[in-house]
Amino acid sequence: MGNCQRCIVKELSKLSTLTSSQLKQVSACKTATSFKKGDVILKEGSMLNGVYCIKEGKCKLTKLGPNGKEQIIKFITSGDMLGYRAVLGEEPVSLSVVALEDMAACFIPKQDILTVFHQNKNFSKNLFSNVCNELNDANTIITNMAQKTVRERLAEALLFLEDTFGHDEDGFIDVVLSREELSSVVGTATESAIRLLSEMKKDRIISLEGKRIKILDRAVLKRIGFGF
Amino acid sequence: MGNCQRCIVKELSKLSTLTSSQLKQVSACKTATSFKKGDVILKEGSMLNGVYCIKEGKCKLTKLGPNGKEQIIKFITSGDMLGYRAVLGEEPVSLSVVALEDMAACFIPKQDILTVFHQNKNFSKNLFSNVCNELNDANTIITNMAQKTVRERLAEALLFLEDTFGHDEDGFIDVVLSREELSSVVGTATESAIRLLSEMKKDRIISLEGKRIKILDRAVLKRIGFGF
DNA sequence: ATAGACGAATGACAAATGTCATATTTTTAA
DNA sequence: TTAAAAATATGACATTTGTCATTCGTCTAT
Repeated sequence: MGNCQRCIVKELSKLSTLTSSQLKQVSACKTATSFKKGDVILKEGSMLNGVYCIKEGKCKLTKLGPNGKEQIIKFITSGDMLGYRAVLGEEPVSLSVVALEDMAACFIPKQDILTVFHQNKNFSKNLFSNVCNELNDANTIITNMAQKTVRERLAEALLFLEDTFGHDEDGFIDVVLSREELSSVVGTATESAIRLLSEMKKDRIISLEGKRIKILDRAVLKRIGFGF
Repeated sequence: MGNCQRCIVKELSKLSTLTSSQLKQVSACKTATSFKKGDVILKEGSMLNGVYCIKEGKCKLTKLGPNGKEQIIKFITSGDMLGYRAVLGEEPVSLSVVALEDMAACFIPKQDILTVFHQNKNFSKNLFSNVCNELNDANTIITNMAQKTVRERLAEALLFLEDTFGHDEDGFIDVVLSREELSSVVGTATESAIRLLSEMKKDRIISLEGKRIKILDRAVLKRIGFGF
């Protein structure tokens, strides 16, 4: 089994405030887990008795919409911690988490993470500011959803995805999303997203190869998405 | 000058975890302030050296959109605390706050609220869970913005406003918003909101009298807004 | 290898929404 | 009080976006 001192300190930039002995403690009680692409790691509404630290892989955080349609709220990758809000607040999980590819994670039981939370002020402070940042992000998304067109949001989403996941060796955005998932990020009908992608392809702003998307003209995309 | 023991305990349901002596301490250093309708209490991006506790009045929390258009994110009334995220995180204020009517508030300097925050675990815990709730609300709004039609969101907004502010003696929703503000809540063009209001009036779902809105048929409105 | 299933793409169309112009009403300020 | 300004309301229209139907392509399981 791995060692948190190496893993967490190296990877959890924002959550790397544990002391050496705390790390050892957490390391001792964690359980390494893996998930396959498509696995539901957390389910909206369920209770949780520990948190997950993501070592490897990408996942989407989703919320069920009014008509049972999933809304993608956020993406998570290596270094992030999942489920701490539910554990600390003793509340049901607020978002489902689904693996977008095979993943490696560590499960840390509730008791142990709570202990660290109460012992280490920096750790709790970090979690607090993490939630605050998420809230700021969410407010920005609300504003964009309310005020931008689908086309603008799609352009922004593509830039965001590239920014978040980088590109593979061929220059394609390094995350595989179905058109349906992409349209859920943007907040539009699947056909609309497809149509706009085709247009952008025709205009040589992006190129498409199966599900993979490559940004060809970043400047134009920025102009569409941000107006400059 | 007022007394926090009476004011906070009575009004700040969620923030009423201070001990008697802490209340006295806070009480001693607070400053009573008042705002006129339209006053900007906090400005997005500015720094803050203390928090406000709202004693009386309603305000809107807004964010500047991509084209300089204001987006209403949230409303606040008596009992809520403003600015604590900025103060605790030592960050710029993330949302502007504007008085919707004349208001009474208390200003508590940074130092003093920080002291309480560090002394009183329940207080800090409450603030944490408050941010978590706001985040959950925000995620719900994102989902609705992405998946509901303008008509559905308007219906929902009217029910929300009545739920939040109650009604006056004549049965009208007890908050005065311009059509522009209402459309900002809904996330649509002002004309669209006006048109839909007119339709709902024609269908006898609501009645309009100047800016004031009365819900006539709650059941239909719920069906429109929530699908049942 | 092939049928079946699923996702992607596209056309055709309808519906929703935004924009602009203008009239009407209300509010504000001199 | 009255003129000007602002907000509300409405019509006309363009554009965006969603829905449904269909085709095409790819993946998968047998």
